[in-house]
Amino acid sequence: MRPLFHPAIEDVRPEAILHALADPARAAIFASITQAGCVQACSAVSSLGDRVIPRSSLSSHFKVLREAGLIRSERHGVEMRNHSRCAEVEARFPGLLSAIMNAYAGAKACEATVP
Amino acid sequence: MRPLFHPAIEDVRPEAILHALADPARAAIFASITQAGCVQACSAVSSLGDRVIPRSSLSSHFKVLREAGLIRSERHGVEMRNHSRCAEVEARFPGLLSAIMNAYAGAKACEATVP
DNA sequence: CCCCATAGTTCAGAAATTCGGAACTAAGGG
DNA sequence: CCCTTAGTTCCGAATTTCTGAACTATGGGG
Repeated sequence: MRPLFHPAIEDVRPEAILHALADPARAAIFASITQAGCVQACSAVSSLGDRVIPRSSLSSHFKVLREAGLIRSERHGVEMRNHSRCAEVEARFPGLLSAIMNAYAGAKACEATVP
Repeated sequence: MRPLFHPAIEDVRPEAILHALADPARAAIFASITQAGCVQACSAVSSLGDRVIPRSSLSSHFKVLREAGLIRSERHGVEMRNHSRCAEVEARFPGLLSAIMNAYAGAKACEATVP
């Protein structure tokens, strides 16, 4: 099992962040990690809404988020702890993450009125 | 040639916008259209930096931007006029587009110092 | 120490996307 | 008409994503 790679904050690319968050599943995972005080086990998000996500897919979603520079993952015993890097990303790209998360929240609220 | 489809602003999805702008080429095209007073022919962006973009790829890039709700395209004689829908998108997802464009601008400025 | 359970990763083939060249359509001259 | 310009469509190749199955790693009994 190769060690986890985390890009330095100055190596983080906007296109990688956009690509990572362009998938609603990954955006939801990231939102969950960020809101839940920065720690969330991988298995804690095994399902998302009504959709069940296979473990291999979940693993690659976390990998995409990690390599985009959005989260930091560390093995802690048998489980993984994921921390949001939102403060770092905010410093490098001001307003980006909050605008994206607000956009998703807004769209969700909007479609909830007309299901 | 089927007529061009433009989503209503309330049907615009955040994931579509992020996906569209996650490609640096499309982001550059969108920035160009937005900055150039909202009108830009398709062929005006036939190359981007040092990279030459084939016309079929350019056409599909415009299609992605159009269907994401980022631009409005209308045939005008032999050429196409593309208008940025940034005002509409800004109203629906406040701060999103400016944060994204700033992120790209910031990353570009940063890498220009160490080429 | 060995075995089991849990948590996650890796691999490989299938499915879906994207890329790009060639042929095509549309509009405006001459 | 025919030519040129501007862009679209088609389709096969290349790339990426998805996911089930097998694998690795860690901790806890017995």
